[in-house]
Amino acid sequence: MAWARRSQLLKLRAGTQIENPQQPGFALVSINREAPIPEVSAKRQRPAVTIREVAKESGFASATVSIVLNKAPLSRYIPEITKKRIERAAKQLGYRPNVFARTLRNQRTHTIGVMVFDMTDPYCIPILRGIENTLYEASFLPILTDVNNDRSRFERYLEMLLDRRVEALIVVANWLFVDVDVLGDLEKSNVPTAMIGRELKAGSVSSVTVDNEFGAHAAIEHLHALGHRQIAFIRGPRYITDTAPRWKGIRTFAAANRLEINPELVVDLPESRDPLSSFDAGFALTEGLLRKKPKFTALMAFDDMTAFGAVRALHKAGIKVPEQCSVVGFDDISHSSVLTPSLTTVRQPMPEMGQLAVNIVSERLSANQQAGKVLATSHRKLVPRLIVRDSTVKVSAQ
Amino acid sequence: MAWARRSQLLKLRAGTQIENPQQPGFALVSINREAPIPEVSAKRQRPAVTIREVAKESGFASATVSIVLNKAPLSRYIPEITKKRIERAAKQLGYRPNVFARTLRNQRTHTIGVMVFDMTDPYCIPILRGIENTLYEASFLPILTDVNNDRSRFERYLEMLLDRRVEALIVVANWLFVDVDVLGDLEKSNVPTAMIGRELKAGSVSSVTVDNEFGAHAAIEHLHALGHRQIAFIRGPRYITDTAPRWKGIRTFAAANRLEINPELVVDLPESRDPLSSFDAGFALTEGLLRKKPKFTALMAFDDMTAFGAVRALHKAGIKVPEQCSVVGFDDISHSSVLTPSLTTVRQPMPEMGQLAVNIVSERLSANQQAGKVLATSHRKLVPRLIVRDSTVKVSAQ
DNA sequence: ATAGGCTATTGAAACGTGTCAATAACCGTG
DNA sequence: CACGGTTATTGACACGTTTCAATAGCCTAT
Repeated sequence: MAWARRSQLLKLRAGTQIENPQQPGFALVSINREAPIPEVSAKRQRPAVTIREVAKESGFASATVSIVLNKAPLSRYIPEITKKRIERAAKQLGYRPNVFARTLRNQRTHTIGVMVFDMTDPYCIPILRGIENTLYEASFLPILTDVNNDRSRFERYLEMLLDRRVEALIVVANWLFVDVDVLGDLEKSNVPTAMIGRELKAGSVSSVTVDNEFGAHAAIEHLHALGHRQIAFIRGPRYITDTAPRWKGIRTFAAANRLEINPELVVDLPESRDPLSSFDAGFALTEGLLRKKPKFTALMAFDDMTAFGAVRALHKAGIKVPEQCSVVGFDDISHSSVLTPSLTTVRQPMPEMGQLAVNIVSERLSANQQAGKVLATSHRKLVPRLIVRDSTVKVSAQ
Repeated sequence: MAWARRSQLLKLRAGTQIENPQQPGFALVSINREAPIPEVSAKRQRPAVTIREVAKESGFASATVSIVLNKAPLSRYIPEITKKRIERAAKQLGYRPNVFARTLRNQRTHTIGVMVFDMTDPYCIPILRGIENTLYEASFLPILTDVNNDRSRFERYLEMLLDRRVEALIVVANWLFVDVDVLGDLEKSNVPTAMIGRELKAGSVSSVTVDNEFGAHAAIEHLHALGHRQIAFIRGPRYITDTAPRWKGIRTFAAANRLEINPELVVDLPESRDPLSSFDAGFALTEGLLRKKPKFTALMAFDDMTAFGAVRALHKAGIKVPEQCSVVGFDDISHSSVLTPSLTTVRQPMPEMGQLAVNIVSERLSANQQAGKVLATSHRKLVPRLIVRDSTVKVSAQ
C-alpha cells in the first residue's frame, strides 16, 4: 500500500483577539453588541475529505472510487459488494467531491448565468422564481446579476459569467433600452442563450416572449364588450419592442369592430430607462388627457405601472374608478391584485416564461453534448390571459 | 514565431423561424420536462487560451507570467520591460485565467451565497439589490437561491452552496417560520454568515435588523399627533420576531401619552408561511373589526400587505380612506407609493440592510485572511423612517 | 493451445493554476 | 577570491478530479 501520507499539518490560528470595529461613517445608527460566546476556538476549514481518503478507507484505488461514485460506464464491471463497500466508506467519511477539481477535469459547471436588466422591476420577480424553480429540479445553480440598466455593467458581468464557465445564459430583458452592441456581445460567447421579453430577429439568441398583440386584443375586446366606445390609450415608448404589437392588436380589433379611435386620446410614454418611471408618466399623461375636450369612459394603459399612475390622476381629478372610468393595465404584476380597486389587466405568464427559457437552453445544452447536433434558435411566444378585476365595469353603470 | 493559430471556426446556427406552439386558452404551454442533462464529456467549447500559451508567446516561463499578472510579491524583482512584454502577450491572446484551476490552487472563489426564504415577497427585492450592488463593487458574484420557504430545500441549497465553496453566506429571512434546526445547519458550516431580518441570539451568525420598536413608535406617534384616539391594530403573527417589538413600541408610546388601547380593537394575523397571505388576512380581520361596536378612526397594520387588505375591506364597507379612516403600514414596499391613496408607512432601509450585511461578512472574510484575528458576531439594527403619504390625515377632517 | 472476450481493478496522465525552492548572474565587501 | 545579498527567472509540484490504457485472471470458442 504505502501511501505517502501527507502530514496535513494545518496551522491553527490563535483566535484570542476579539475586535469590534464600529463602522463610524455609516449614516444610520447602529448597535453593535458583542456575542455572548466569543469564538475563540480554532474554526479553521476542516480540510475537506478527498477521494483518496475514501480510497484508502475502502481499500480500493481512487480510480475505482471515482467510477463507482459517479456510476461511470465502467462501473458495470464492478461487483455489487465493492460498490457497497466504497459507498459506505464515502458516506462514513462524509465525502463531498470538490466541485472545482471536477470542473477542471471535465467541463461541466452545473451553473447558468442569469442577467436581469433591472431587478426592481416587479415584472421580473415571478420570472426569476420560475427560472429558479426549474433550475432547482435540474440541479443547476444560478448566478444572478442585476445589470441596473447600465451598459458597462452588462459587459463586466458578462465577462465574469463567462469566466465562471456558465453553461448557459438567460437574459431577462425587461424594459431594455435598445442597444445593438449588446447583441454582439452575446453572440460572440458561444454559450446557449435565451432572452426573455425581447426577441432578437437575427443571431443565435433564442427568445421567450408574450403574444402582445393577442393580449392587447383581448383587453380592448373586454372594454368593448362592456360598452365602452370612448377609450383613451397610453401607448408604450417607441423603442420598446412590446409597444408596436400591442398597438397593432388594438388597431386590428378596432378595425374589425368599427370602433373609432380618437387620435386625441392616444398618447405615448416617453423614453426612460427606469421601469418605475412609468407611474409618474402615466399620471402626467392622464392629467393631460383629462384637460382635452373629448371625454372617455375607459383608459387602457401600456402596463400596470402606467395604469396605477392613471388611477392616481383620475382620483385627483375627482373621477371615480371604475364607476366613472374603467382602467386596464398589462402584465399583472403583484401590485395589481392588492390595489383598491383591483386592476383588470393582461397577465403575462411570467413563471412559465422563466421555466421555458430554462428548458430551451438546457435543450441546447444536451444537444451540444452529442456532437454534431445543433439546434436552431427557437423563438417561443406564450399566450397571455385577461384577468378581469374591479377596475373595469359596464359603461351603462356610469 | 510559428504559432499554430487555431482557426476559431464556430458554427453559426441556422436561424430559421421555429414553430409557435400556441396552446389556445391558457398560457401554460406544454413544456417538455426533460430529465437532467446526460453527462457526456465531449463539449464543444473553444479551447481557452492558457497561461502556458502566454508564456510561450512572451518568451518567459509560465511561473513568471503568473507572478506578473497577479502582481505577486515576487514581481518586484521583475523589470518593467518584462512585465510589459508579458502583459502585452496576455492581452493580445485574450488570456483569461481559469477560475476553477485558480480556485483549486488557492482557496478563493470570490463567490458568496445568498439564500432568500421567499423571493416573491416584495420586501426582499430592494434588499437583494443592495446586496448585488455592494458585491459588484467588491468584484464578488452572488449565487442566489430561493428557498421557497421549504425546509428541505434550504438544506439542499445550503449543501450546494457549501460545495461551491462560497466564501460567505447571506440569508434574507423575511417572513421566516421559525425553525431551530436551521440555525444548527448554519453554524456547522464555518462560513461567515449574516442574516437579514431576523436575529439569532446565540451562535456565530451575525444579523442586520431594523429597529421595529422605534418604527412602530414613530407610526403611532404620527397617528396620535393627527388627533386619532380610537385606533385599531392588526398585529403580526406571534412566531414572527418582528411582532413583539413593534407592539412594544406601541405600548410604550400609549403608556407615555395616556393613549388608551381598546383590546377589542387589537387582532392578530394568523400563522402562515406565505407573505402574500397577509393581504387576505388583513382584509378578513378588518371586516371583523368593522363588525364590532367600538368605532375607530385609524388602523395600524403589521405590514404594508396587511394594510392593503385593510384598505380593501374599508372600501368595501363604504368607508373612505383616509377621510373616514387613516391607515398606516410597515415596510414601504414598492406597492405603497403607487397605491391610491398612497400609503403612509414605516420604511425599512432595505438596500442599506443588504449593503450592511455584505460589509459585515466581508469584514469577517478579511479578518479570517489575517491569521489570529477573529471577529465577534455583530448584530446591527438600522433605524427605519416614517414616510407620510396620503392614507393618513387629521382626525378633525373626518 | 492460442486467441479473444469478459470481469475487476488500477497507475498514470491530464485539467490550468500559484508557489516555492532553486538557479544563475551580477555586484560589492571583506 | 570566497562570501553573501540582490535581481531575474524557472522547473517542478500540488490542488482533487476523471479518464484512459493497461494488467491480470478467467472463461469460451476456434
